[in-house]
Amino acid sequence: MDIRSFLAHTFLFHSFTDKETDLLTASTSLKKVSKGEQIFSEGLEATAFFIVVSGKVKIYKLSPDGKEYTLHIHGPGEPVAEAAIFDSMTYPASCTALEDATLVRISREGFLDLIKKYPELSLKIMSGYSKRLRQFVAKIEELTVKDMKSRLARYLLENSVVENGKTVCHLTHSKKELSSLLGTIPETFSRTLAFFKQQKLVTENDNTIVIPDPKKLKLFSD
Amino acid sequence: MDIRSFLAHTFLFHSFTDKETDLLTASTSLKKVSKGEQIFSEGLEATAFFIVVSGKVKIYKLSPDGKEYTLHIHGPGEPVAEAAIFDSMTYPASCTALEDATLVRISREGFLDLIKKYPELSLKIMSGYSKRLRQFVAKIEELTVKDMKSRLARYLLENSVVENGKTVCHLTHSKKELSSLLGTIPETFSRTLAFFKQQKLVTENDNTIVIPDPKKLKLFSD
DNA sequence: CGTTGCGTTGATCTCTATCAAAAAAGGTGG
DNA sequence: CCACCTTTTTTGATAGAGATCAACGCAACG
Repeated sequence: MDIRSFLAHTFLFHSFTDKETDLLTASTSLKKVSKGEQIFSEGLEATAFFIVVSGKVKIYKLSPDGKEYTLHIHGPGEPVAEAAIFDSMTYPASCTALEDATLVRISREGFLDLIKKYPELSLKIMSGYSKRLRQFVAKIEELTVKDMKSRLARYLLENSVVENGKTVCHLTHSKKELSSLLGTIPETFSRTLAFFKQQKLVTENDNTIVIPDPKKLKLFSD
Repeated sequence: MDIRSFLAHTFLFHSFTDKETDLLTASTSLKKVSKGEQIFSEGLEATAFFIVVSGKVKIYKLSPDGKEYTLHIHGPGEPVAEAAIFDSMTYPASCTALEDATLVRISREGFLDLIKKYPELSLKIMSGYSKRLRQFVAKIEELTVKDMKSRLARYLLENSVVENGKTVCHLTHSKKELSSLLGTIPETFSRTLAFFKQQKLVTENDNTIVIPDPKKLKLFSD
């Protein structure tokens, strides 16, 4: 695994230039942990933060009476404990691996030096955060607009292309998976698609949906 | 009210020197709004962000069919829309005052200049981003759990504190607002809470929910 | 062939939004 | 303090969307 190219694709650092990514990579190392292994503990000095490459880690706190509370579970691509680096000196919670995992470790000092030296970097990181937040807002919107017909219509239109004059959507996933992606179950998916077919809004041929009149279908997407 | 001294005590700026605070204050102005008044709207150019001085504001989105759902409620000391000013230039959601409120308005330009000059400031902003991101993840998890009883039970438990031996949840928002935050309408909220009361899982006194047996209530949160 | 998994169709049931209206809680002005 | 009005909260009845349960056709595959 190449740390450099991994970092270049994380949401935090994706807009870094090659040179900036090089500089950042210099402050990193790879950490492999086995299931159950401790990554850091509450109260210890926060000397680094991490980005999960593979596996899953759990952030938890111990209550006074010794019980543990899971705060978060982080998977591939997600930064871990970066808030501790940004605003305090100690880890506010503990972290262990839920499965065998590998992480990129980014040292606090190296990271802070970099930011102080190249203030544009922090703008890029913030922009990354900002985009990520917008994605989440969009996702929340999807979930709150809960009508199946809208969701399916929107999906078909957003994933359609024009091929020799016809608007078509190639279904790249099985219908079972699609149902799940759209937040429903296969039965409901099937019925909704059947409804569109019956209304002559779409026709289906060999896993390809043809949309004769996109504008008409669009009426259903809200 | 003195903007300068208020800013000096906010989370974002409390570690500023007097001189830095002066510079910042130069880019700000005070904005007073009455209950219900619009502060900014989705899609408009993000020319500034705000910090709540007093009152409460709500961040929300309108779905295509005109219904609104609340993303956040912000109170005194909290920054609002600071995420919007780094990338796409437009507000991703709208904001109105829930009560008469006063805000400090900080212009985008002035603030960006300041960040370039004082990189430590960006660390604080990034820390805020990181926390906000977690809130969204939690919110999405909330919404995908589609049963109202689970959502309310989870909310009550997550916002409860132990006071002289009793687990209680102080409702800090009106029930109408709470409904919106939980992704439902007041009627359903009221009924669900009534159900919990009838099952003796909770009692209510003056906007405070008492949870006699948190474990029992927890059974409903999944 | 039988088995297994996917996709479709049908019947039913649960949850919750909607519509309607009453009750409770806050103001506001006299 | 009271009458009046507005807003919030609660309760009731209804309807619609979608999940659930069940069954069947169909293709892939050993």
